[in-house]
This record gives sequence, C-alpha cells and structure tokens, in this order.
Amino acid sequence: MKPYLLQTLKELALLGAIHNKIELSSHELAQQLQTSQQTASRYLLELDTQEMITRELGVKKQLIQITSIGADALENEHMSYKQIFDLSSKVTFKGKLVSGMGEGKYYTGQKGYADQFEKRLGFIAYPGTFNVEIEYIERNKIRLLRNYGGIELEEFQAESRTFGSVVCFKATINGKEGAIVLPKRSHYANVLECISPYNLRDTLDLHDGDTIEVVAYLQ
Amino acid sequence: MKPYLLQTLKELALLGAIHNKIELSSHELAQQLQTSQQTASRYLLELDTQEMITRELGVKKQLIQITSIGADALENEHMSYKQIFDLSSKVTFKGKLVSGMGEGKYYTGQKGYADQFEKRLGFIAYPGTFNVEIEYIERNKIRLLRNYGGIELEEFQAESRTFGSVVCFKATINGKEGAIVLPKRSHYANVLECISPYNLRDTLDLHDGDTIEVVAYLQ
DNA sequence: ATTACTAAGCAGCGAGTAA
DNA sequence: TTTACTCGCTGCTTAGTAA
Repeated sequence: MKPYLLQTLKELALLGAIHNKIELSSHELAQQLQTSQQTASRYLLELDTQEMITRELGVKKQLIQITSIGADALENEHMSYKQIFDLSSKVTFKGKLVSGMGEGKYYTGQKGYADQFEKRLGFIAYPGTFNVEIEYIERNKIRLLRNYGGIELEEFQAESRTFGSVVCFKATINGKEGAIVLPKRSHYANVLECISPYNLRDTLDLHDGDTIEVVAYLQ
Repeated sequence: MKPYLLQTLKELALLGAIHNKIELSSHELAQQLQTSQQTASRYLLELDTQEMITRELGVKKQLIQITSIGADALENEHMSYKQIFDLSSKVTFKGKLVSGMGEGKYYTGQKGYADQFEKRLGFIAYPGTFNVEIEYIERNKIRLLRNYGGIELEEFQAESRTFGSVVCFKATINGKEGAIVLPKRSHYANVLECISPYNLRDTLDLHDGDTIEVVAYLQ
C-alpha cells in the first residue's frame, strides 16, 4: 500500500470515518493533508478503487466511510506501532525451518542443560533443537534480545569439557510453547535454536523450508 | 514529514533502532522497503539531514540509531493510531477562544440547567459558557460525539417558555475539568460551548483568539 | 459550490557507476 | 563489498477547466 494512501486513510479515521460516514469535500481533505484539491480527489478515487472507502457523492458534499478492508490496513499499522512502543516486551521473528547437524540433540541431551531447562523454563525439552533460519535483516533483533538479558543458564563441566553458558528467552514457535537458546558468547547468528516440550516437527507437521514465526517474550 | 520517510523510520524502529544502534546496509533496507538500494540510501540521507537518525558510516557497515526527534515523530504517529483504535473513548478538538453574545450566561443562569449540571456532571458551573470555535473540518467529530450518546439533560419550562434538552460530554479544556454542552436538536455548529466549575478565562489567563484544546470523554 | 478530467511540469526513482 | 553521485525517465502533482 502506498504510504500516502495510508496517511490519507489515517486522517479520515481521525475524523471519525471508521465508525460513521463523514462529510468531507476534497478541498477540505486537501487542507488537512497540505496538498491540492486535485490530489486529494485523486487519493479518494484511489482509496475507492482499492475498496478501502465507500463514497456517496452528492452535488454539494460527499459522505465517506472506511470499509473493513481499509480498517484492516489501519489496524495493521497500529500493530506495528504497538510493537515499537507498547509491546517492546515481545519480538517477532520470521524464518524458515532448517535441519541442524544433529548437534542439537547432543547438547539438549546433556543433563547439565536439561536440568536447567526444566528448572528455569518450566518444561522438559524434547531432545534436539528446532532450527529457524531467520531473514538476514532480522539479526538486529537478536541484538535487541541480548540487550534485554533473558534467562541465563550456567556453564557446567561434563565429559571432561566445558559446556558454555547460554541465554534463553521464552517464546512461541508457530504458537506452540518453547524457548530460544542463544550461546552467551558469539554474537551473530542467522539461525535461532529453539527448544520445546513438544516435538514441533511432528506436532505442527512441519518440514524443512516451511515458514516459521517465532515470538520471543522478554523478561 | 513525507509519508515515505515516516514509513522508513517505522521499519528502522521495528528492527530495534529506537533503543539500539542497528547494523543495516542500504541494500538490506531497500529489500525491507521493497525499493532500490539507491532510494533506500537517499531515504537514510534525508532522515539524517532532518536529524531523525544518526549514522556511523563504516567501510562495510553502517550503524543507525533513531534520535529523539525521530522517536517523537513515531510517538506522534502512534498517538494517532491510539486515538483511532484504543481511545475511541476520547475525542480531541482544536480551536480558538471566541466570545459569545452573552446568551451563555442567560442559559447557564437558569436553575433548570444549573441543577442538572450539578447533579449529572458533578460540579457547579461557573456562569456563562466558554466558546471554542473549532476548525471547520472537525465538525465531523461533533457528529461522532452525538453518535456516542453522552449525558442528556431534560428540557424544562421557565419564564413561560421551554428550554430544550441538551447533551453534555465530560471534557477537559486545556486540561481543566469541564464539559461540552450541545443542543439536542440542531446538528451542526462550529462552536463548542463549554462549561466548567472554574472561570476558565481567568484561571488559564486566556483571551479571544487563543488556541484551545478540548478533549471530550465518551460516557 | 462541488468532483475530477487533461496536460504540463516537476519530484522521485533507479540504472550506471565512482570512490 | 559498501555509500551515494549523476542523469534520464517515469509517475505524481497541480493549474486550468468542464460538468
């Protein structure tokens, strides 16, 4: 959707066009948007074509109301701003399911981690990790997560080596309960390693390449 | 502010650029915005010029952070959406203080109205009305108010005539407690008649032509 | 008064490219 | 790889105006 049409729709909504028909000439809208009458008229025509508004054209006035399609577009925009300001306690990732190389099973199989998962996250993790390759641009969001802290699991010794400290975030994976596990050190990664009490691949019937939404909850 | 710059700022914020520096090339931003690298680069330059973002240009990456000016612009946009969706229990008017022709004092002086103000609004109205001439376009918001109902005061007889029914909305006038009074019949008006327990002109030191913000609270 | 067409002008876009 | 310049072209904007 073109940015200027969204702005126009927003102005209409602010004037009450979501719940009511409002009486508004293209000239008045133009003043509100700081543009010309012709441009405002064109915007209304475009919004009408896209079925985001309905109009009743009279000889001296037109009645405008935002349709459900238009309201959805605004609602969507509202969600973005909510995410920015209100729900900074929530970070959403989009990515694709990929296969690891089996190391997930090796690590989650370690009693040192498994016990801490149960104690700190409140569930017994299904063996193995569920790996989501996130879009490259979203790696910034991982930095965001790290800044917020998260649930830190202690390092431990086993099999005559050290298993490093990891940071966890409670999360949902396509809606299912789970957590994201990030190594404490090593900063960038384009794969989110997730654990869950469920076998996510089977429960959600997922395969490599499927689109996954991971929502991390902060604190 | 140009709509496309606001959209760009929003995307940056969604990637976490409000609280942190984020690492983002113009090419990546272009993908996010579905445009070309050149255009994304230009957007960043424009935002930089307007001091909405700061940049640290490295040879292989740039670090971007939204400034307080940029955050304000987003916050402002957020408020608009809040007004549309969350606080549809609140309607904001902007206008200028104007003088009535003294009829306000005549009406508010009527015991029939004064008693109902006290009983239904919870305050003893200072004699006279405080008249705010709203911008023409905002008359649609009055219709919005009427649709929500409001506090209806009964008509009564006095001085061998009928004083008609009016609809009130609790409101703040430049932050001060008060109410908007609309005649039950007669649909359009470009002047909001406000009452308050205070002498608003004196208390707020206001004069004709001053800008007034009236916030009406629904039910 | 309106809405909205046509036409001309101009802002913004992106290919090519330099640093 | 980057960022960001120039420049031609496209598409948006608006003056003029019809209905």
